[in-house]
Amino acid sequence: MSREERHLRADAERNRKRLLEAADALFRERGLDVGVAEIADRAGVGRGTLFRNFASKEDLIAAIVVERMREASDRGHGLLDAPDAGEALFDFVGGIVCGHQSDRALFDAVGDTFLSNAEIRDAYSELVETLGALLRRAQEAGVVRRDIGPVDLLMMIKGVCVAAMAFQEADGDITLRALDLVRGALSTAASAQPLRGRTLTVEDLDRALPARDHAVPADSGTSSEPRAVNTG
Amino acid sequence: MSREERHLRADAERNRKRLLEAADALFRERGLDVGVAEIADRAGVGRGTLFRNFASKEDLIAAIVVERMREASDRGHGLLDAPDAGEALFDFVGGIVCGHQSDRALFDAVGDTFLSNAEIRDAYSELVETLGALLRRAQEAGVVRRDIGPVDLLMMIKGVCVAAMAFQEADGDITLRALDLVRGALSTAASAQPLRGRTLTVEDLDRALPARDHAVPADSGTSSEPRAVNTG
DNA sequence: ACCTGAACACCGTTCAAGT
DNA sequence: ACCTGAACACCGTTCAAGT
Repeated sequence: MSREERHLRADAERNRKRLLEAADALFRERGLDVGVAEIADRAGVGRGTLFRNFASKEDLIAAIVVERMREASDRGHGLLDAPDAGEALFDFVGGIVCGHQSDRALFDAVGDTFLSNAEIRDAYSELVETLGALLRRAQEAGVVRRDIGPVDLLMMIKGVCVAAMAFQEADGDITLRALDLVRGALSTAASAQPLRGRTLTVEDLDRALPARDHAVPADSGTSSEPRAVNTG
Repeated sequence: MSREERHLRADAERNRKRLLEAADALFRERGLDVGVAEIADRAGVGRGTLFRNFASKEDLIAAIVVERMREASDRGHGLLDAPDAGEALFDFVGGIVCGHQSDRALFDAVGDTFLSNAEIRDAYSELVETLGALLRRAQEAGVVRRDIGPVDLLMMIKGVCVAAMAFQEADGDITLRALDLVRGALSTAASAQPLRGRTLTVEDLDRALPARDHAVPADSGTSSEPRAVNTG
């Protein structure tokens, strides 16, 4: 029952991969409102196959978003031994923001609703930890104020992504400017006045957003087989 | 032809008002995905009447968003003669953020797509001007860094709204904390390093987001009467 | 064990008929 | 001049039939 190693038939495996590629390409080009019919067509499979692999269109989107988050975490790990702790942190942050700008799927999906998906939450937790490690290094190097945590920073990053997306047509440099504002907000110089509230932990988020996974209806055991296995 | 004083029949006027009220209430309670059928039912009119007053569901949402923006501008004007320029500015900003949190319609609508609506853009321009006046006062009082403009600030506010909406369930104080971070970012102390790029003006935004109003199809002149007049 | 496409449900929008 | 609700179009999802 390990959720990683359930092996599919060869053609099924290939169909799943094709669906992800097709959806990824179409979402990037035209946003999240491309129809499932077109995605299935581009993948060369029937509509039903899409829903056999992903319980809903939302789950398909989630699978792609999880992939992006994992990639971001990996990049973050690679920056942990960079010589300049401050630059490493802001390189990482800049990369996340740029990724959102070129990928509407990732951008559109980062809303409240999607955090209820269990896999996204796992990937998000991982991202918070990675960012926390980079942040701590920058704080120990004395370039970032010490009274903030990774969730505070993600909060501001998310804001920058939204703003940059809205205004990037008006001025391509707007993202750099927004990042500079964040950088200023994080600087030790800005910490003259203390912040209200406290920094949130991953556990806080888990507690606030109860997983809806175990809430399966009682009759679901009667079906011979689960439909959307969501491996990988 | 003045777009304000086209007078409707008494029952039509009343229906329009009822539709706005019904939509407003339902959007607040359950978000923007409530159906038009339910809105029309609650307003006590047929579905067709909704589309006679508003060309599309999106236009109905836009009408409500415009109302909110106008209200915010009015509040801002009222703060222009407050004794403490810094407090006035941050009161105003805090009010905008809180409004977004209690009104999902307003929140959800503040995306790139909606700025293409002509009325929303007018209201937005007005908001930028009001915020600019409050900002200038705070800058002259020496409490806010001088190298930013109202669009920069709106950019950060929008970010705070998104973040606050996402995390408010985890911690009710998160909004206060986010506002403190913005306050820190705007402080003269944070301006040690200069910002890249330049501050955007309303004209920049207008240029970047071409209005789609005059792009009516050629055959639209044949209809005896425009359908959605969108007065008010 | 998996694939397929016709059929279903849902929702925004239109329009012929009514007053 | 405006209202109405049946009808249409579109899209996510399901399922009986196929291999």
